[in-house]
Amino acid sequence: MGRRATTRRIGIADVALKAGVSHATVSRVMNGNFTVDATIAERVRAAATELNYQPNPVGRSLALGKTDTIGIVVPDLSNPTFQAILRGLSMAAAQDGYRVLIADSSEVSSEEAILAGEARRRCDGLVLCAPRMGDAELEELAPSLHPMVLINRTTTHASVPSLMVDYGQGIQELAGHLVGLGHTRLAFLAGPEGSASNALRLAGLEKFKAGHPEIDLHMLDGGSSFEAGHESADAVLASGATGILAFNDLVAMGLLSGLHERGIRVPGDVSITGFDDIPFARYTTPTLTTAAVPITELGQQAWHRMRDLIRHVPSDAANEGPTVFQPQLESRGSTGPAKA
Amino acid sequence: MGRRATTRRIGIADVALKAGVSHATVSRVMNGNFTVDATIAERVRAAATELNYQPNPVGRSLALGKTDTIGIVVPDLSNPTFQAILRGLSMAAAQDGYRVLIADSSEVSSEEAILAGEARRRCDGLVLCAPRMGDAELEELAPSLHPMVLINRTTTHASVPSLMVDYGQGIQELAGHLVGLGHTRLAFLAGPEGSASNALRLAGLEKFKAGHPEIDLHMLDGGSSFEAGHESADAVLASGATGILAFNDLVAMGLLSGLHERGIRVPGDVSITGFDDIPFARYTTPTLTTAAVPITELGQQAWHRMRDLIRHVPSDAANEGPTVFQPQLESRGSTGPAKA
DNA sequence: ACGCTTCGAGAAAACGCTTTCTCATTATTT
DNA sequence: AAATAATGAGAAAGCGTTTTCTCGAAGCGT
Repeated sequence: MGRRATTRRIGIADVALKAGVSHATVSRVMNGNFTVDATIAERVRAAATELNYQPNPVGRSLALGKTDTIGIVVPDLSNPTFQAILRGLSMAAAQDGYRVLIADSSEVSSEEAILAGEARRRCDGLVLCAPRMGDAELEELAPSLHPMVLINRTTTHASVPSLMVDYGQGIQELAGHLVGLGHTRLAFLAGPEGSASNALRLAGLEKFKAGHPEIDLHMLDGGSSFEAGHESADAVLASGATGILAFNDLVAMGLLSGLHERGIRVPGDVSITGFDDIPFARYTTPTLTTAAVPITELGQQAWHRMRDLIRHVPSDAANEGPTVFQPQLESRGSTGPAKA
Repeated sequence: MGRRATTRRIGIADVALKAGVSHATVSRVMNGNFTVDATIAERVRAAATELNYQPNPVGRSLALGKTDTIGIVVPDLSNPTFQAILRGLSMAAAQDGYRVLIADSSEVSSEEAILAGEARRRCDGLVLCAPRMGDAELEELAPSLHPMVLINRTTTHASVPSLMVDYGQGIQELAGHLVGLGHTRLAFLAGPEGSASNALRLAGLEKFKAGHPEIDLHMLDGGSSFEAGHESADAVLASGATGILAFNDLVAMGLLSGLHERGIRVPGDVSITGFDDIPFARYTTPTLTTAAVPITELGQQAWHRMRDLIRHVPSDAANEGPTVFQPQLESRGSTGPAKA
């Protein structure tokens, strides 16, 4: 059993001894149970503050069967999108006295399942951002992870709320925006292979192509990072496209920088759009046209769904189907009329 | 006691029953204790996998007196600096099988102490970023938080490692860089009042002034955010300074954007420096001259110090005094020769 | 074949708390 | 004043593990 050494933290027994009552009574007082006589309660409180007693959360968790902690699995903590989700989640959860435990899967899809399980066992619930996990695996894992909230994924299990961003719609709006400016040769700088949100964008673009047969749309391999955007500058130029749809803001910024180095003018020569509207998007030069996703709010929503799950609130609103966030077009400086 | 309802998670007792042994034996097998007969061990393992048994971490924590989790208190999760520390910490800790619990004090100094205590009790150790907490309070709190690692703070307690960034040195280098470019009228866009790292910068600048009496150095109120930098554009112009030392990269970027809007050329008219070298610093236009702080590495180091504390390694290296990280001048595009 | 050690596994205590059960007091009713 | 109800606090049973204690059953030497 536990570590025997050192000076042992002060526990409920010490307080009980000092106040001349039983542990049970101390517990009752600490938890605001009013069946304790006022004078005794006071004596206990005095002893507690004097000894600076703080209940051990682990013991408490074991007895109560809850940890007041939720876990979140993210694929990459260096990505501003997940940072924002984490922040929204953490702040909202803190409001209700919950803490958050983080697990970064480092974009390794095989880690996602393991981390999710581990985090879930330590917590009262799990928020899962697992863009790489296979559908089948997710489907199979879901029940064992309940209560769980999914971000940008769905399952058939009705008890698993999903928060989705309509990337398909957003990318179509961006493409439409470019076409509206007279661009006829577009290129999409794709995200990571097998990323669920990338697939949504691709689907959106297919739809767009169907509706705009006159538009020339190139598909370029990319990634999700700054560096990816930076490195694809040459490929973008080679494509001859004048309107570039970057996978996200990060990629767009990298591209912006790469083109700047090559003396290409944005939006004079080429127009660029991002996706997400990360905080930096409005401070690049030129400022970045993008599809704004209320991402911090999404994190916050994730907590609210989780809270309802934990409290067994009968999922008032969106019971069936995921909650969908519609990206909003933010027209800024990086897009302009196509060259005549 | 615990929630009685539902289908109860499967525990060690179920495995014991199924394998026809005692819980003790199951525990032994699960923990690789070789005093168990091989055939029995195999039977237990079979039962465990068949039932998909996963030990309850809370029970485990209680018995073992450790949680395999460390906490981190940050003042603002939306600040890239703390995001990077968190990331470095989390990744490094994960390598050793530890998780991290986050607590965001939202820049409220009174919250810092409370959150720190709560987080610490749930975890095996605490990494504390508390730029606002008073020295006296920190000093008093420190022992009760052990094992703890401090970021950008120190205490007199020898058992509390500190990781410090030498902001004083860094800001002097930046100032020297500007002076070397011919600037004689500088301005410092200060950070939040009462921020410890801001105080270090101020001290550095005092030293700088002493060594360069010919230089005119304005002090301007600022903040630590993008917006703060953006809003101080007018104040900067009014100061007449041509070399601006922004509190950090965020502020510098905000200022860059504010000046851009006013048609001021950087570095043609005004030179700007940041601090931290956040990832975006190399992708602004112009790219940002800054003092690079190996911030992710700092998070990583924080874990290593913590690990030594937890394992009772006799603090091999830097026993006395804090570990100091020297910022490195990154000369980029936002600084140039002063106008003739 | 008997006593000695070694091995292996079950019983039980411990970790620190919450909560049910139980029973002694005191207050209320007839 | 006796019977009954209400109150308040201690004893003890969990929560799910790990680990010490203990003891029966082998293994071994003489």
